[in-house]
Formats: sequence, C-alpha cells, structure tokens
Amino acid sequence: MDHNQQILVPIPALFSFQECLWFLNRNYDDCLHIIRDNTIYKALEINGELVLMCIREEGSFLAIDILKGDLPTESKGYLINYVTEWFDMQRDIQPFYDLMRLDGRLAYMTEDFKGLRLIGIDNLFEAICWCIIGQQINLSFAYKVKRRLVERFGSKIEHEGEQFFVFPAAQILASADMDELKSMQFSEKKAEYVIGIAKAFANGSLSKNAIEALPDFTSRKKALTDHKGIGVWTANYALMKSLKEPEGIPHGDIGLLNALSNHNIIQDRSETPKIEALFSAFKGWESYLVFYLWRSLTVRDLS
DNA sequence: AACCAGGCGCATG
DNA sequence: CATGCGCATGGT
Repeated sequence: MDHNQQILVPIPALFSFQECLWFLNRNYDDCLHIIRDNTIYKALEINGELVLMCIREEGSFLAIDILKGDLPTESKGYLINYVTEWFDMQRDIQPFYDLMRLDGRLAYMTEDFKGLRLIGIDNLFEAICWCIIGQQINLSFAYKVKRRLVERFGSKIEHEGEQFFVFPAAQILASADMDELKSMQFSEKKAEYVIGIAKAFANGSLSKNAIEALPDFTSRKKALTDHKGIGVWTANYALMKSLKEPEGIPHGDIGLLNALSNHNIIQDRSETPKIEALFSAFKGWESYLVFYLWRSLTVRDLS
C-alpha cells in the first residue's frame, strides 16, 4: 500500500510560488530548507516521526511529495494545513493590494512582488529563538549562528547523501550548556535568553496554544514580553510570523526603517508619527506591509 | 578603526 | 510611559 501518495494543494488567486521561493532562497543560508530546481525540500517532525517532503508547483496546484519517512494517512491533513499556513495560502490578499495601489510610493509592489505571501514560521519556539539570535546583529551572521545551533541540537533526516534538519526541541535546548552556546558565538545574554525560553516551553509555562487562546493582540504581546529576551521587536515578529497576527509590526526594526527611508516615507528613524500614519492606513494588513517592505530591501538577481 | 547590524533590560525623569 | 545608556559580538 502506498502511504506516501502525492498531495495537491490548490493555488489561490494572487499567489506566486516563484515569489515565495525567491523569499525563502534570497541571499541567505537557511539551514531549515533547501531549494533546488524550483523545488523546496524540508524536513518536518510529525507525531514524533521525521519526514522529508518536497514541494513544487504543478499547474494550478502545489504538489507535496514525501521523499523519506512514512506519513500516516491521518497526518495528511496536518501536512496540507502546514503548507497552507507556511505560505499563507488561505488568505485573500486582494484588500491589501487595493490599499497599496492607493499609495503612489508603494503601488509598484503590487506588480513587482505580485503573489508574494507572508512566509510563516509555524513553530513559535523556533520563531522566538530565531529572533533572539538575530537581535542587533547582521542577518548573514545570524544565519550562521542558527545553523550551528540547529546542526548541533536539531534532529536530522538523510536523503541521497544530504542532511535535512528540524529545529531543536525546547526540551533539548532547555538543558543546553551556556558555554557551548557561547562557543557558537552566542553572546552571554543571548545564550541565557534562549535557554530561559526553552525552559519556559519545556515546562509548559509558554506555548503557542496558550498564546493563541488569549483574547487579544495586546495580551498576547504582553504574555511574550514578560519573558527575558523577548522585547517589543521580538514579540511582534513572533506574532507576525508564527501566529500570523495582522497587527504585528516589529517596531524599531532596522530593515523596516531602511525600507521606509528608501521609499521616502521617513527621513530618519525618529519620525514615528509618519510611520504610524502609514500603518494606520493599512489597518489589518500591517504585517503584510512590513513583509513587503522587507522584500523591497533585496534586489532581485536578474541573471 | 569606527561604525553598523532585522534589540534588550534596566535605571532614570 | 519615554528616553538614555551599557551591553555583546562579528562584518565591513
């Protein structure tokens, strides 16, 4: 019996697999997926089992294949949901496009980045760790540090001579050694933060379910920033990427400020009223606007 | 060598 | 609550 038959997910309007691929593959070395020949390869842990999947575009569908590991039929729905969430495929982004067209400085993005979706990070623990790693350092260095962490503590699945990693479980990082993290070029504080957050997830005092169950954005943000190492920027980023909160704006983000400056929306980073005015015009689509502005920071390679 | 990079916590007013 | 400052660590 074939447990691993291909899964097809219909592609919605205003969705471009190429744009999403481009984002995932930009000019950084992310250790949690590999992209080759317009196909994404990613390892997942489903019910304790490691699975390697690949995703490519086939006509009007995304086609998901399991290359290694067994996907029980009852987990098929989980996988479809995972991919749908990852690429934010269930959302109708037409209203966001209508708003962008109203702003002469941003309207070009509806064509240049057409179909780009807010790429998520399903695992909240992973999203927060990634933020902590990335705090106040440049992105290429951040990706290096993340790779060291994942290759040391994450589980892996091998396929045709390649290794595919899954982000380490909180239970594992909760007992990680400070000095070992520091040897991976975590700063003292960051090592402390990551282990602290890992302990919170491991003992259940912090979880995605618990955060999701909170009544509103403000209380979800508060529940996150109560933890050491999670500031305003990290909380908003995590809510934006993991919970797909529309209101998640990583205030103070250097990339966001640079993009706003590139679009002549602000002159310097202190002009918060202008920033607030822009985002209030994008009510309900704030995180999408941030994502598109980030997208504008990297020029596409035309070769 | 100085300044920057997808900040945070803590002490002040 | 807003502002200011020290901190930490590699890249350019």
